[in-house]
Order: sequence, then structure tokens, then C-alpha cells
Amino acid sequence: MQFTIPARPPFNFRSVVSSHGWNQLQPFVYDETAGTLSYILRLSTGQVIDLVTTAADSGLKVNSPRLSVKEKAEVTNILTWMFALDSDFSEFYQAIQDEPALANVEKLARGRVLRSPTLFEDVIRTILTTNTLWAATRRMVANLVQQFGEPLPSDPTRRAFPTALSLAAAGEGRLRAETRLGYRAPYIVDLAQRVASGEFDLEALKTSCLPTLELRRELLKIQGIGPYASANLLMILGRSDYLPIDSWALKVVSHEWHADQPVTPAQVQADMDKWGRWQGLVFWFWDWSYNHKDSAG
DNA sequence: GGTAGACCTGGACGC
DNA sequence: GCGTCCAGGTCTACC
Repeated sequence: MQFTIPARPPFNFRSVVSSHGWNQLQPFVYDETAGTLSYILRLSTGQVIDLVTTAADSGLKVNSPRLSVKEKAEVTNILTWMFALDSDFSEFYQAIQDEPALANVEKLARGRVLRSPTLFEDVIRTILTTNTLWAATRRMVANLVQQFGEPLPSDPTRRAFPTALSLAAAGEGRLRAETRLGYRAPYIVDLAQRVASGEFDLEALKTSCLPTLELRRELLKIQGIGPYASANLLMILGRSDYLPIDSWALKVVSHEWHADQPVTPAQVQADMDKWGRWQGLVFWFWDWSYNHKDSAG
């Protein structure tokens, strides 16, 4: 079946899908030529389905297997969250209107950051991006999905993201030895066990009214989540008060404003402070000259 | 509060 | 083919 979910304008499908590297991580499959993003979703009933999304005139077009009214409502809620379809960026656009390096942001409707259906999944993805190369992140996520995700009935080579219960049951030894998560394995097991048991209501943070500082404190309590990872997750949660400063951030800021001289996280912070509560979005969507220095010669 | 070293994997490199 | 070095954030112990 096919249906459309409206988005608050302006909305640009490709801007959301390519907002960061999540589209390269299983169970997402992004076909840039066709302009489609596929995601293997496990519904609350346990049914595993393939959702194929693409751009519609005023939102998101969804192709899915036949769904009941209840299932369609669940899928609509999940995709609305994943694509931040109801988010309003008008204040952000107002704040950056005089900045040339952000000139295309409103025109391309940038601001939305692609999310996973659950914060649990986004926390695990984020932990697997820390202290490693992107190729290793892709491999670790693929291993997790292939080893512990539930298969799509029509194509068992494709699987949903593992549930907290399945990762809690997997155990640290297996996640180290077979999934190759290294020292991150105990972090994943600890989180999965606390979420699966109900001890930690991680999903409640998605709709939390806590001030960003307190929300950050909650995220930092999770093993494996430090300053970079918490800022990344805050961005996913729609809070852009903090900067996800990783080694790439140090490089681009060094090139942009410090003549390629080494910079510290404190210097990056000082450079972005003037953007206040928008600094995360400004940093994320800034047109870094470092990124196209090769083409610039 | 700040700092140093350990954690772990896989790619790059030299032999 | 083997050994060594390196990149990448967070944690823990220590000051």
C-alpha cells in the first residue's frame, strides 16, 4: 500500500536523508539515484516490514505492505519522528539569515536530522561511532543487525535493528568476540539490560521537557556516552545548544578560522559561542571550506 | 577540575 | 605474511 504523511514546510526529503551518515547504516538502505530510503522496521506486534520512503509534494510518500489502521498509525508516528516532519525551524532560519556560509540552509530546508525509530537505537549507533573509523562503525552496526535482528520474511538477508531484549540476552562475550564491538560491548549490554528490564525509560527522553543541561546530564550517565556523543544525541533530540566536537570538527575549524593550526575543543567552542542555542545546527550545516579544499585547489 | 594512560579494532605501512 | 604504528572518544585513576 502507499500513503503520504504531511510535513511542516519547508521540507526536503534529500536534506533529511543526507543530514548525516545514518543512511549508510543498516537497516537503512539509501538509493540516491532513485531517491528512496528503505528501513526494515519491527512493529510493536513483532511483525517485520520493509518501509520505502520517498519525497512527496508536501511531505513523505510511504510504500509498505498492507497495514491495519492501527499499524498504519504506528508507522505514521514512527516516520514522523524519524524525519522530524512536525519540527519548526523558522526561528533558526531567522537567526542565520545574514550568514553567507549558511545561505543555502533555508532554501534546502536543512535543519532536520535523520533519526532512528527509537532513542535506544540512536544511542547504540552513536556509541559505535566513538573512537573508531567510519568503516568500522558501519561494520559493527551491520554485525549487530545481521546477528541479532529479526529477519524480513520476504528477504531474510535483510533484518530489523535488534531489540533491547535480544542484545541483553546476547551477552558481553558474544558481542566482543563475534560482533567485534571491542571494549564497547559491556556498554551496549548494560544499556540493553536496563532498557529491557524497564529500569531505564530511555524513550521518555524523546519527549522530555527537561532543560538541555539536565537532559545532557541524563545522557552522560549512560556508559560510553561522553561530551561528543551526548552533543550528537542532543542534536538528534532537537536540542542544538552543544557542539559534537570530534577529530573532524577540530580539522574543519582549524582550516576555516585558524590557518590550519591545531585547535582545542575550547577554541572550537569559543568560535561557535555567538550562535547560542543554535550552535549545534550552525556547526552541522555550515558550508565548511575544508570539505571542498581539493576542488578549490 | 584537569590530565595521563588504557581500552580495542582494523587499515596502512615497512620489512 | 608478519609485526608495528596509528586513529578514533570515553573511562578511570590520580593529582
